[in-house]
Amino acid sequence: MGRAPCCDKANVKRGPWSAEEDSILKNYLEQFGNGGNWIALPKKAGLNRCGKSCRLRWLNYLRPDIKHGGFTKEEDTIICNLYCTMGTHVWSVIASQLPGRTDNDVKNYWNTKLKKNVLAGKLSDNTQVSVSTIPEEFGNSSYYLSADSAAGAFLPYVSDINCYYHQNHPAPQGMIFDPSANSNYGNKMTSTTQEAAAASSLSISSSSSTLENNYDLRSANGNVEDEGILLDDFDFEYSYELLNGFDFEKASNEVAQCLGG
DNA sequence: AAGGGAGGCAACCGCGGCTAG
DNA sequence: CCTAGCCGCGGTTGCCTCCCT
Repeated sequence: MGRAPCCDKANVKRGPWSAEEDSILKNYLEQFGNGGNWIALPKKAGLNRCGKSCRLRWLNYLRPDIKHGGFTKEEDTIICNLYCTMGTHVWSVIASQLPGRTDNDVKNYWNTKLKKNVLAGKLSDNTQVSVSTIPEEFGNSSYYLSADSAAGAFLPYVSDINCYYHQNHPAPQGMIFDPSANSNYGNKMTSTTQEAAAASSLSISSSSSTLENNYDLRSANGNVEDEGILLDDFDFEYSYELLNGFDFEKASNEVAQCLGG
């Protein structure tokens, strides 16, 4: 036996909301709230709509704190970060990190714009990414990818496709992995992920453990010399050509597969 | 100027989780 | 414990607008 419908679909209005309906719903909710029952609300408010439709209209459009209009680069960065560390099933968590944005907004924005930009490698106008071998004194055959802070949108993309690192691989000699560093990009990511996970009652998945591979490069006096993601050859499944030339096309294809594209 | 395609976004659908009875 | 009903969510659809040919 299937679930009983929440309303009589044949006898409720569907499709776009009129200004009058918006006004009725907004006025009612501002005055009385939803009373903990969306299903009963339309009848009380005098609307010939499904309760779920009322809820959606309010949450996605009528709420006073909703932010309409284009997304900022900072918002792009947050969406990319969280999407690539937590995946597709947490739009609401991602939206919770963006004041005034709804899960529907974020989802639409990702599906129509951001995802294409990511796949095209067009993440940020001023993204500067370089790959170099780590100086020998820091360890052999390891690669260090650095990016400026404006390239935040790029970093999770990298960590997403390179999710094969050995979690317990020690930092190379001469490098100090400092998980308590305030300015550590990796820590910012970890913190955000933890908060998001806590907000959604999710446990942090194993994929987020790749964040442990974000390193600060520190000199002996403890100053941060650089920060980025350590790419180790131990469990790395991509060729060194990819790293040295950073083959965006190939990487994009990998991500496209990951995204089911 | 007109038609077709693409993009953007609001809205709907249906499922899983939760909870009250 | 079981069931029914509601809520919240992600996936999907369909309409409207804009742009290109």
